[in-house]
Amino acid sequence: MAIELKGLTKRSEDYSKWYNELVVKADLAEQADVRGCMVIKPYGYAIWEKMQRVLDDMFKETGVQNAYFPLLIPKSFLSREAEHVEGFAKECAVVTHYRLKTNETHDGVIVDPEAKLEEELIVRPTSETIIWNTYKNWIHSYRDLPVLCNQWCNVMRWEMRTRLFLRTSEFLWQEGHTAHATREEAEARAKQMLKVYADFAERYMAVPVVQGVKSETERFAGALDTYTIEAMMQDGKALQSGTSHFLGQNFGKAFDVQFTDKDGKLDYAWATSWGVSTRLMGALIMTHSDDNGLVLPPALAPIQVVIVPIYKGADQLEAINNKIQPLIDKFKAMGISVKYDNADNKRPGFKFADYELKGVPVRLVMGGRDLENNTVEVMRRDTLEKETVSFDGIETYVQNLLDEIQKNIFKKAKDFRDAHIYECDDYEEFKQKVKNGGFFLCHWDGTAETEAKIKADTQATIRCVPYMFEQTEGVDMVSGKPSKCRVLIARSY
RNA sequence: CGGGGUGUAGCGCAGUCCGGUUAGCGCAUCUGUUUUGGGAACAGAGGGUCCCAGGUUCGAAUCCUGGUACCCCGACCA
Repeated sequence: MAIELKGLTKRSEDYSKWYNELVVKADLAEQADVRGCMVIKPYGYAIWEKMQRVLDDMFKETGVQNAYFPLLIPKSFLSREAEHVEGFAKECAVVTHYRLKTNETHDGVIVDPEAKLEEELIVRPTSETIIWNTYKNWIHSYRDLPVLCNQWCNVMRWEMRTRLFLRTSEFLWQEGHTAHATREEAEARAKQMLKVYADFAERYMAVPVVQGVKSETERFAGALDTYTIEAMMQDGKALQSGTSHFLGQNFGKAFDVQFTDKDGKLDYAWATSWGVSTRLMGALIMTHSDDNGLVLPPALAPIQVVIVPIYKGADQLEAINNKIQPLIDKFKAMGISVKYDNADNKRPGFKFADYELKGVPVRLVMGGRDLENNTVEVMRRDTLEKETVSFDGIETYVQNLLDEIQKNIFKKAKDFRDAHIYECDDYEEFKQKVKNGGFFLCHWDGTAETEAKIKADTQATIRCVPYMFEQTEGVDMVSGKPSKCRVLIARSY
């Protein structure tokens, strides 16, 4: 059928299918031929690159420097921290040999059994162990502290079931690892980096997030505290979008990172780690997109403005080209990324649909009518509203419109989220409502048993103890025991 | 690891039950002409180890045996 490449499954019909189609059709990524892995296509990668650039600057403003540590981790490193290995052991890829050889029939290769490694190497699922093994050599005195490193890299977690951007066997991320002389300093750093993530999500991605701290069961393996930002997708499910961990002295002790403090006493270094991944791409897609495709925030869109000419014959095309060229130069001088698509192998209607699918925030159209009237048609992606405006001063108009779109999609996402946050004190009511998505603020007695019961009954989990709401004491809706505060409960990705 | 399903052109599929001309359709691709204010039309062309191995048969995409890969639903997870 000709419909095959047209249109998109409606969001409301099948959210998962819609998401998958969107990722593929908008040219962001596709399933790789390798199990559970993903190919990020140039358009998708351009968005990721822009995210990286902004985040990197934000990190550097807090004193963090980039570094790089090895991909392969000796197996013994992972066993140093008991909780940590328990958390990751089930999903590690293991390197056992270092050589191949041709098989007996000379039509393929086999693993050379002679080339077995004495100690297996683990493809990093996260780098705490190898980094703290290195920090042992870097840190001897309080004068060596703090150490503030970040690395941009790939990691591998052998997940059973994968989804483009949200969960893939290999993913790209940044992981920051800091070492400090005091508990207070490390805790402050963990909170500070969460704040950076929240700022980034809200100001650049236009994704509103709930900041909070994880319950013990949801904590990172080996952490004393895990701070998180949780975003709400359009199906009402939560997406954990970034985490920052206060690791205490667990890794300092496991890797024997000791330093001499001001008083000449030996102490173990205090640690934090924090990361965001290409999962943020999933958050971006699922927060703003609609039935026509992607909606990108202007702050991260690789193409902010697309210009499409409509013409009859070569003469008219040339007239439009001449009219548009100075505008392109103006946009470039203003730092606005613009694409002029005058390719003649696609018709205007196709281009309109295609750039909408790809989420380009603003589209300008110039045709014969506009040439005559000195006007241009402006379409904004977030509302799909069209307007014909004067060509004179269009660059300022567009710049204001980009700002307006950035604000508008954030407001839209925030209004949606706030409309789906419920306070709930009745477990039966909760069980009914939570199926349809949304964030639930409920009293919790603080026990893992209650948490497990909620998960078993509803598949929903405690996302965090949120910071942003005023807290009062109350009664746990499941156990009836006293509760110090409300926690955020939701079904999640 | 438990339950279900699928492997046929770049992609999506029909054909398999009931074996039989040269394996077919849509999309995409290429060529040509006309088109261009919301996903163009017509004409023509190219493209296949029918997942792999073995078996049954005059004859296998189709039946049998074994293998393998991937997808979906659970458990796990950023």
